[in-house]
Amino acid sequence: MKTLKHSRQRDAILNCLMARHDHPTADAVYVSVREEFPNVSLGTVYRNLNLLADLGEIRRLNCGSGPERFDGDTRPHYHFICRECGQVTDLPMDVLDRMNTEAQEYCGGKIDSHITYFYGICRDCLDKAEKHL
Amino acid sequence: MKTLKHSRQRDAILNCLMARHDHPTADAVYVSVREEFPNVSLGTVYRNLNLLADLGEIRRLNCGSGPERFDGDTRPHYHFICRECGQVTDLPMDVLDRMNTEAQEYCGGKIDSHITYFYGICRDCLDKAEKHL
DNA sequence: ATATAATCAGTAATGGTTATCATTATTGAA
DNA sequence: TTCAATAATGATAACCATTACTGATTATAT
Repeated sequence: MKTLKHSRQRDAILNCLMARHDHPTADAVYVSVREEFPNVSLGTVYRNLNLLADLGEIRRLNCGSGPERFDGDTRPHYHFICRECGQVTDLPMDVLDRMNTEAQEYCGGKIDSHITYFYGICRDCLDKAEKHL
Repeated sequence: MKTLKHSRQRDAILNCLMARHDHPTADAVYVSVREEFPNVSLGTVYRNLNLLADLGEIRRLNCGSGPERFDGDTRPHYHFICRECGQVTDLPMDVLDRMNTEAQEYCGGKIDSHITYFYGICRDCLDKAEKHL
């Protein structure tokens, strides 16, 4: 079997994701980790992000377009994406687990989870738009 | 201004998407359209899929991983993705528009829509698994 | 018919991600 | 504390989906 070995780079990558809540892309994590490890490789960042996601310590986000994003918060929760600035924020509302059982009625198979992204315009962009009227 | 010109290739691409309900990738559409237009270009397929999506005549799907998929049914509806075989199917259940207003309470901005993907194992894959026990 | 501009096929370029490989770091046992 | 075994790294090449470019073709309005 394959045993996991400790690595300082992986720690830094995980710490980075736990510390920030803006759901960064692999490249943004790369920039961040380079402050501590100036010659970390982008491949290392990708490799560890995938490893951590497979281990269930972080989550992958596919917000509809653009590169993949990552989330250090693995508790089930919803996200809001601003059509204007593209920023991705957490929505502290309860996840509707009963949607799974409801959906299961219609599909014949077994449903264990769902992912929901909400779209619209964030507060900041609304304010900006109002100023320019 | 830019006026839209009729094109037989675009027709074929749209027809392909209206005819099938498996949410094909651009490449799958390409293969399909080649039966009628043997030397259609993949670039033409992409260009028209994007054009049709921007016009609102088809929808883009980002099902979490792998290439983008397209849907000829533009009415709001949910999708189910099988973790085993990857197939994407429609769920004929009502879309919960009130989730938007509920979510809006938590985000400060303005929410106009949401996208939900359900995950699990489809009927076919469940049956196959049962046979191999 | 002709002019104009959208569309095309073919192909090169791009961007995000993964694979390869020689070197380095971590770990458990001698 | 060494040492061997092997996981992880940095650097770079390869990969794949998608987009951009180009000169030829086709649809439409006059």
